[in-house]
Amino acid sequence: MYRTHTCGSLGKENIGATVSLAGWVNRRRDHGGLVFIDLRDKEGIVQAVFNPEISPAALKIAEQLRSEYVLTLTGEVAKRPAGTENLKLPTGEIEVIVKEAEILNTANTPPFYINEEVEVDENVRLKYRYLDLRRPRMKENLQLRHRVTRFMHDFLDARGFTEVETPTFIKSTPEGARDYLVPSRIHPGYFYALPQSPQQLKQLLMVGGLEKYYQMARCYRDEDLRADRQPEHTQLDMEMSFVTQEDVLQLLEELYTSLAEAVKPDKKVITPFPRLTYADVMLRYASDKPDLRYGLEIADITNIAEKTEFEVFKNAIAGGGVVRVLAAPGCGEYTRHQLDELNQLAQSAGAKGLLTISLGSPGSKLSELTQDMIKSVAAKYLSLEQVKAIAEACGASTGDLLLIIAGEPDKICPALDALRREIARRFELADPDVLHFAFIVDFPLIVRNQETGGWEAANNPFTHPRDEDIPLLDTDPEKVIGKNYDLICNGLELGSGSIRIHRSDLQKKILKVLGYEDERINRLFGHMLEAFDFGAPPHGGFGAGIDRTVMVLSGEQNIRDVVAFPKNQSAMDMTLGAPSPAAEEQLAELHLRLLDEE
RNA sequence: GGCCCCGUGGUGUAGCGGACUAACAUGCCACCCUGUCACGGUGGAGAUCGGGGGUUCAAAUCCCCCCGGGGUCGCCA
Repeated sequence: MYRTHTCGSLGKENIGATVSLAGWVNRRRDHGGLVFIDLRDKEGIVQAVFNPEISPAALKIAEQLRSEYVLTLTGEVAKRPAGTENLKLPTGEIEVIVKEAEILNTANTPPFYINEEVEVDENVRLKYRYLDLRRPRMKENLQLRHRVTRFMHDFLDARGFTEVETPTFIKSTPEGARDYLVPSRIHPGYFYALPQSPQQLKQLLMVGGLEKYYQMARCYRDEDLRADRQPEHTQLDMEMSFVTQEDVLQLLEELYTSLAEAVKPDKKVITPFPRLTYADVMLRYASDKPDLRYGLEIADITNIAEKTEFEVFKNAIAGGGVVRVLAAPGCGEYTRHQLDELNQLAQSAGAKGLLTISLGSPGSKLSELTQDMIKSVAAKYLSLEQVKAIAEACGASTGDLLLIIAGEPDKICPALDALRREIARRFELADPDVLHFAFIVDFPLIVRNQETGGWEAANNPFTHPRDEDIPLLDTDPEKVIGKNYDLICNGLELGSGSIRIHRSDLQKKILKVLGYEDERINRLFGHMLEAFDFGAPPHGGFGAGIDRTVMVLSGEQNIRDVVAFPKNQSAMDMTLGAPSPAAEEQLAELHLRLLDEE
């Protein structure tokens, strides 16, 4: 037996007891005759004292110890001498007087600090991930992640959900992201695809009468990585029969509020979760996943702009564009250089330009604004009344800076979004202690594909259209609203779901609108349509990203910090060194040959 | 593929044309030290400044190319 107790669990109640501990040397303080070792295990740290008067043999061991050596020791828990307590340590009132010690393993000097919170080059962290995991930050993130999934399991179990595993070698489906493919050895030239989500399988589970299904499902997408995107991520995948959209949203709200309460009781959760329509958030926040912890709402001023003498506005509007404004509070006295920075940000996000209007210095009311307080390259084209109207539209007052962008909504929203987030960042408007969840609803079901010009599913081809919009499928597919919904929090999309189509006639109709020929429909979706014809119940569900959920709960800005062994931006595993070349024999077995690439 | 940022002892930073034989902190090694807890003291080792080319009398510093990393756009139903 290596140990009777854990380091972090010792306290005053153990005084007098003889205990055995095992762990890592967090720090050594060698006073010559007397040596202190901070011994660390998963539960915490305790001070071990090596005293030559107690055990000369143990002291000999202590002298050999270095950081991260693995050690087991036996000794007596003692109250620390008066005046030597360490209030910074939970175990700081006691110490272990060591009688015996044994080095279980030595350790090379770590490439970075394990006992200090210092930013370290991420390459180094990832290469030595197992050392990074010893640090408190990563340890806490992984433990939080465990508590999150544990809570979800319990929550859904208590509500009658059945966990079902679905295969990870499945069939490639059209649309969506690029698939990861697995070559078949048994069937030359054939491939499995790793699931982007268990979408079809969970729908078939509903046809199978499971009624309430969930799974912690690993999902794979071969697309470029981002701060919140990994090629594989875990999703709380769930599906229910005989539910409406409202039923699903209710369940999710209950799940997430109780989850936050359980794992992060200090965080403030805004309830009930706002339900915002897609059209509404795109107008007010220029994003389908706005951070709602701060206002900074955008206003449409097309009707004001079209009456001005400013050619840029007139031309944009004539070309079918709109004009929108965002107020940057207290930025009215920005310098030329600062204005240039914002302009550059807007342009790099796709705007043709950014018109700024400075509303002077703060202190007076908007009604007292005068022409000479206004500074803008377009000042001479705008009347005082027009500037006031624009300021009023976005809730600005004197001392603020108006940020105005004109153009097609699709083009200017990314720029407005970038500006809004930049202003929030500069003034630290996002309260780190708030979790501002919201549901985004009423998404368009079908959108125009920019490249092909044809229709494509905005979400997935299985989303049920809003009932009253079904007739529009024949006339105005673009106007059809789907029964799908996103859950967002603090600027992250945590997941999405929908009520699915459960009748083959409607499913076929949608697929035809999306441009699928009968032959392709049968080949690609025949199994679904056939299943629907055997009495598929109405059903719907959700996929909630676990990684992002842990990100938002921990406050981490990067998904890699909530994953034990993540891929870097080049999709490489720096710990194992994956991907790696395959041997000729392996390729031959799989009936593969590599192309010579330049 | 585009754009932006970064690359200096093990780690984190400073230096941004000449006084750099590259500084500081920490870590590491040796010795000293019996109440420390980021222990303390003394001494020491450790970087050809991501790589290559160029400009210059002189380059860590300026320019070009490449490599690596990060962020972002495209992409991600």
